[in-house]
Amino acid sequence: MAKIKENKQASTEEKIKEAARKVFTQKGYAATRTRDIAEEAGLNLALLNYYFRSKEKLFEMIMKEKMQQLFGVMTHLLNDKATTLDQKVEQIVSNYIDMLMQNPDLPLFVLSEIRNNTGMFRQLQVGKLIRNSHFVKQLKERQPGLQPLHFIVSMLGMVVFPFVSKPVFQSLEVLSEDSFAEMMKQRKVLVPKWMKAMLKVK
Amino acid sequence: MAKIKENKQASTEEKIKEAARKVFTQKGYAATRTRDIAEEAGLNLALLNYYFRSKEKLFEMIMKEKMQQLFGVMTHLLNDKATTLDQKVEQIVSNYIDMLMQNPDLPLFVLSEIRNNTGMFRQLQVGKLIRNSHFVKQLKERQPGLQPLHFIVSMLGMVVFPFVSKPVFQSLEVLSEDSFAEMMKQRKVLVPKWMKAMLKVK
DNA sequence: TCTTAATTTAATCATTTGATTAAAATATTT
DNA sequence: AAATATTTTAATCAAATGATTAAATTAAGA
Repeated sequence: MAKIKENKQASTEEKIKEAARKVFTQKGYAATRTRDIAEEAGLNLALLNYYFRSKEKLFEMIMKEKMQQLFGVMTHLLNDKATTLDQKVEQIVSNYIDMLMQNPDLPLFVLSEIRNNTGMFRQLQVGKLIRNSHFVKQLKERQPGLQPLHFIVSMLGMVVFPFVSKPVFQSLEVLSEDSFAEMMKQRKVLVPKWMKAMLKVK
Repeated sequence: MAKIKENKQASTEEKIKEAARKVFTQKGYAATRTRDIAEEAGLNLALLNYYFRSKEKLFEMIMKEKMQQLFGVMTHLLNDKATTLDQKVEQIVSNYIDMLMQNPDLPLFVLSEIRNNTGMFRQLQVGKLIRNSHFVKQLKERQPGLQPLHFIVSMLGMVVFPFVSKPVFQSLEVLSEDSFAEMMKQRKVLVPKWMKAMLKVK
């Protein structure tokens, strides 16, 4: 019996997954053809169904990865007992921007796909994790009058929305690729300052 | 020759358009089947190709409508010489939230579709309109150190991102439908205050 | 009421697309 | 090198899907 060639198998399997990541995140599930993925990977179509049972199975695997990527940035920072609220904000903002600069299609991909499949997130325990987090506790102390969700949505919006809306502003010719990178670099400093100022309001 | 029955024609055509609006904005172009639209409209499939030449033509019509809807809220307010900067922010935020409460799927729809078709916005002269706006002029006076785009992206992010991310937060069970409506009502007041505070930073 | 034009439908086509299969090629073990 | 298992491919299938067509139905005007 021939041993499974771990190297080559991993390489081929990884080629498919990498191609799937690229095509799925760029075009979304419905607009993606399994043939697109095969071509992107430089492989024949049948291989996708040999390695993965179906388009859907392949998609689910990529989706899990991407959701992990999207939430992983934040989850452990939220419960760091050693940092102040302001430090947490700085770290979350900075980490998110770094990660999203490497994965600019990630937010729109996840946000688009979840709209058709709300159940996808159920398994994740991120909701509970957020509600019970040290971060939320600190927020309530600092500004008892403000619902934590308002603050979280605003913070994430300031970080994520630029990536989601980038194609629009580029089409409107008010934003180039270079100036986008520069803008996001500035936002690492600006957003934490702004969030501090917002917490002082009223 | 029978006169065209304006009433019935308009009614049927409008039924198709209304169904197309609903299905396209909910599921996106690629995931939408022309049969879905026909069924939603309570009509036979062939009628879609009788009234509109193709799925794509029908989509383009809806898309133009939706882009108009998305930008129309803002464009005239930007150049109102009679209002202060703070008043403009209040009005834009308030109008956007009202409009989006009626069309919650609108932002994700437009943002998703433009990623595959950047050319779609080229025709719109919104970019120039923004750059030359009274609003931008007022921003530069108030805070010469801050790029107007930073401010605009933040303001729109605070308003639009909640709608885009609503399915995520609902899945995470940190947000119900009712509390979302309440949250957006509060945001009409909060966001302008926050934007004022942000302009004072540094 | 009869004729004519507009409207609607059922049936069908051609293409796309996800998936399978059987054979060929490649690699591994002995 | 021979035998065996794994990997890859070309060819093909069945279902889904956008679109068309020709016939049936409905409405309007004379």
